[in-house]
Amino acid sequence: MKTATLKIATWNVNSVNARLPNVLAWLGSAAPDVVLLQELKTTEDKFPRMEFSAAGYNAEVFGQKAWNGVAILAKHKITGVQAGLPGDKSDEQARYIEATVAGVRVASIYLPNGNPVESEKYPYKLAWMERLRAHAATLLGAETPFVLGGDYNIIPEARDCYDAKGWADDALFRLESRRKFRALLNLGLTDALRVCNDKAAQYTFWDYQAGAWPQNHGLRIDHFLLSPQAADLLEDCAIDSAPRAEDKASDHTPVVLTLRQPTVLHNT
DNA sequence: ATGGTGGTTCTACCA
Repeated sequence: MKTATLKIATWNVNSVNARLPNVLAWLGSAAPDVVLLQELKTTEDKFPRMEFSAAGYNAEVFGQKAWNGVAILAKHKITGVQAGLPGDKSDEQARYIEATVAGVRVASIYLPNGNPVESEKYPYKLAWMERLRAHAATLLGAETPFVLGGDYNIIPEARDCYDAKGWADDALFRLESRRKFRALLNLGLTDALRVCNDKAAQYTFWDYQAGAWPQNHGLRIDHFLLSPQAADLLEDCAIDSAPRAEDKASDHTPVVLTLRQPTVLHNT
């Protein structure tokens, strides 16, 4: 008997409206059950809800004019939606949405970039990461499967960057930033890609500039972090780089996580 | 190469 699986994708689309044909085409071929979107660059009222509905997906959206914006698409019912990362009521940036789908708590994360490091953006990034750590610690208390997926704007290790020396002082790769990411792992979360693929140069982002894509000058900055209960369900995690080669591509490409369906306890 | 590209919005800002 084949075990039922849940296929969850994360994709920073760099404007959901500009990218709609690419996203719909990929949904049709890859057929994920759940999709975590980042960088919608639009408000909820301008989100292409009808088009996703026609493709078979429900949507929960936390949008913002021009920048940021995150969403959760799912073929299943989406419940218990929480928009915004707890810990700072003054934070107006739409970078976090969390909900329950098919028995799994999922979050779509658009972690701040943090550059330039001399600006107020860098301490905002570090503080946001501390809030994420605190919230993940709270979620762990439930001892249930959860998946934190998205654009973390963090290069975890040198092998995740085409030019580690050149990126040493960037907000995506500074030791201080990576220590904050390491703190998430130290809670007991699992970087799903690295369970399934130990090779260097497994990239999820290639800049539009300077021929980064044709030269494979990429970064691995889009990640799935799993709770122990979700890690126990892990079947596969892989980067699908094909969408990056398409016309009008996002600068990020999807990462796809496959979990065995959580066991539903019932009387026999 | 103090460049390069692309999205939002309309003049820079963000990545």
